[in-house]
Amino acid sequence: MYSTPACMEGDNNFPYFFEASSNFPPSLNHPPSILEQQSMQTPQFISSSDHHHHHHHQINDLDGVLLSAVAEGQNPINIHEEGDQMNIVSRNNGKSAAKKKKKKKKYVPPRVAFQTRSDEDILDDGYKWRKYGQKSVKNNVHPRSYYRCTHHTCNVKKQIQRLSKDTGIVVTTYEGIHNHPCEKLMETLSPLLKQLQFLSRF
DNA sequence: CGAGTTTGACCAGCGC
DNA sequence: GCGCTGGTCAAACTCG
Repeated sequence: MYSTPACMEGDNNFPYFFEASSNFPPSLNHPPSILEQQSMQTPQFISSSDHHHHHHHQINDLDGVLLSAVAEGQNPINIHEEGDQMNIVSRNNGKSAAKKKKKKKKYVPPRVAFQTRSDEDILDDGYKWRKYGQKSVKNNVHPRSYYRCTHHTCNVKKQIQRLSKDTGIVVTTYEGIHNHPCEKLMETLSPLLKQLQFLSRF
């Protein structure tokens, strides 16, 4: 089994980091660039040993902007963050030789987590979500909320939770990749596309 | 009525 | 096995 490294103890330490700008995660107020969307869908992996040399740093203190982000990688990891952080336990993509082939690990889609300082728990990322559960977690006064993407064929999930230490910070964890376009994005884009279609007749 | 939320029950994984 | 914990289900409920 994998234990929590000493560097992960204490609050606000994320096991893995990837490049993120101040307008990540995507919201309607801060739409993501294509590059950011790509990094969100296929998060860059940084080995846990690299993490020792990374320090959690606040990117911005303003309301509703990203503070930090974490992407879950290919290696099995085990995080226990005393209720402030989502637990990711033994996520193994089958590459580990140490694992017995007997036990089939069920597929766990990639996860991306980020912290934002916001008064709003649910930040508008353009997708429609249906809440399907709420749990109180250990060592955190704030409950954790579970959402699923409402699109029929899409089973992307996300969890939302506030830090117990810093109530102003919301941790959002996405699990999976949307298999459909963002409706609100299309909504705003369609007039433009129509105009382009019209112009392309000439 | 339809869509989304609330909330306790249920279940699976893990450690002892 | 047993208890704890976190994730999900689903019936009841709310709201437009």
